[in-house]
Amino acid sequence: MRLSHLFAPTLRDDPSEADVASHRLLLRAGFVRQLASGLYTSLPLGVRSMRRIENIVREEMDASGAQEIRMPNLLPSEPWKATGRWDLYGELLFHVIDRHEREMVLGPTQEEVVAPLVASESLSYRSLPLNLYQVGWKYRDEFRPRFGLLRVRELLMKDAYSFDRDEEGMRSSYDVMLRAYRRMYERLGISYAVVEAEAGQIGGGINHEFMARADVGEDLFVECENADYLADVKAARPRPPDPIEQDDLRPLEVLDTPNTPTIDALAVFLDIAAERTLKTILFDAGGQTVAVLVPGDREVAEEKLEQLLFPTPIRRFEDDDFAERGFAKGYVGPQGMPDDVVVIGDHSVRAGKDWVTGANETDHHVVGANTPRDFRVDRYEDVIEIREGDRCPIDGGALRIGRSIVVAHIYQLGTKYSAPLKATFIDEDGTDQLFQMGCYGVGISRTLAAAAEQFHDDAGLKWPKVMAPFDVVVIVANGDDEEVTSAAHSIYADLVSAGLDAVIDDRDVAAGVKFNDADLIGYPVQVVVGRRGLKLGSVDLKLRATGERSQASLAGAVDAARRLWESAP
RNA sequence: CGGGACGUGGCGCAGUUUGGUAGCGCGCAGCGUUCGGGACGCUGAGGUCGCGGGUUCAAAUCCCGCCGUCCCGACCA
Repeated sequence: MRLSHLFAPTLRDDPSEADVASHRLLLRAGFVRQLASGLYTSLPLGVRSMRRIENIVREEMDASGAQEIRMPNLLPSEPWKATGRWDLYGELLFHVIDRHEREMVLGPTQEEVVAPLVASESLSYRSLPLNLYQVGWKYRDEFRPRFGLLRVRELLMKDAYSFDRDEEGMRSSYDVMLRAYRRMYERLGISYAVVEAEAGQIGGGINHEFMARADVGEDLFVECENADYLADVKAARPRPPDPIEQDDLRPLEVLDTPNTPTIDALAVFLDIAAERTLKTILFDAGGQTVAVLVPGDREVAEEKLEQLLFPTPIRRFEDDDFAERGFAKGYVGPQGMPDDVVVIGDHSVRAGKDWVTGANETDHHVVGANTPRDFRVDRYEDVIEIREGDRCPIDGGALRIGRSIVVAHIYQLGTKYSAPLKATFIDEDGTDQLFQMGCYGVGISRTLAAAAEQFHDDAGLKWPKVMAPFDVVVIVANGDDEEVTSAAHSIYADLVSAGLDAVIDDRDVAAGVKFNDADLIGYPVQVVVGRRGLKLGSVDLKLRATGERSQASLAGAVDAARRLWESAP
């Protein structure tokens, strides 16, 4: 490829709309252009890099026994209503109306396509397990697209779906995918972590996220200072603090605390630390009232509570609920909870005593609330939102919170989709059985952006070689010199023959521009052919990753470039 | 959806306060000189100043409405 004819317009200045590094550099280096908020056109360089990622993903999928298919993106709405995701996704789902006034959706993921597809073939248990995947566009009407390619409305994703006879089979298919995904990200060279995660709108049980570390990441994960523990903040379970002896207790005493419906106001009014107070958060769980107790400086992790009470849906009390069920909003305490209220205490509640908490009467709190003397706790669970400094569940070390970009997510789905969609196979005994499903997604475009976040410097991108748009660039340093030009073209041709994906910068611009663009675009290896070197019969080479420069003879240029490329990260 | 900022040739910006013939740098085209880390000179092309209304003799500039882009947030006992 000749750079003089490649559609790769580089920008000298940072585009004004780009804030984060990956966005800025992918625009500047000519990989993408923006069409509208959250929508990008991939230019030739972008297509090349993404295709390389795709191909690694395909190789690992194929090697794992998965089979590539291609599904439509414009989808009928009925299956989405059947699975409940029409409502669950809500505004996130792009809706389309066809000329016959039929409601369609643009697929945000394709369980609703692949499950009916497989179901319609009356498969025998003998043909399982089955794993089908595709690489395609996904549509999500994001609340706020941002950070360039990191959160977009149209994204390139590899999505795979496994179908098994039973749970054991599903788990085994899941493990195969987990291993394939690890190999993918090892090969891609991205610094990543696999964490236990929360299921979100895809749902199901066990699931893992592949997180690429990045300062701009929207997703938080926790990491222990010394043990090998990683988890999504929403799923992380800290080691509970040690319970303390519940003795030497002070008596329960009611205090006048006017206008203190919040912990902050209460702490200020009484001049005490927020952690001395006990919060009682009320939920409705299918008609049942659930009271959750956490120290005043902590928050309830609703996802954890949801999981705890699954499949009963939970909902935090709204204003009306307090009045209807006889609670004093802002002054709720656990004392004298009616028997039909389930009281769940976070483990951390056992590490405190003589609590300051609501008196169940407006403008009043109590001090010296203790269990079981003054209130009961039906069960102790982990229902707290994690915080920096909480203790690691493995070795008790301090947990710290890091930012990351979720680049892949895999799920065990069970029958969550096969049941509502009646996706069955014929079992050994001739009966119809529901598939046990798993689903496995890789954000291709996001992986590219995450890599750009991890691999760049002031001069530009520094791609790992497996996802660089080209392996090597041949820079013609003196375009006016016939000898230089012909030597460069000859080296370029030999590089191509040697199997390297090469590009020659034959543009009629100053050498400095070529050097800067080469650094900006991030070709792993640069070969510079110029008058200065040719006089000595040599060419110069540069490894972008390290900036390390070397020389080679004209005759040895191709071999040297090849070796340098092989040594590149 | 709430808050904030911005919208002027392809890119980055000035001009708006105080209305009076639309500018600068880069890029682009032509010619010449240059030629190993973003060269120089000369010439030139390219803009309904986001869109629509209004005020005015006159609007990029003032007023009203809309659209778009980016950033922050959407939460509590």
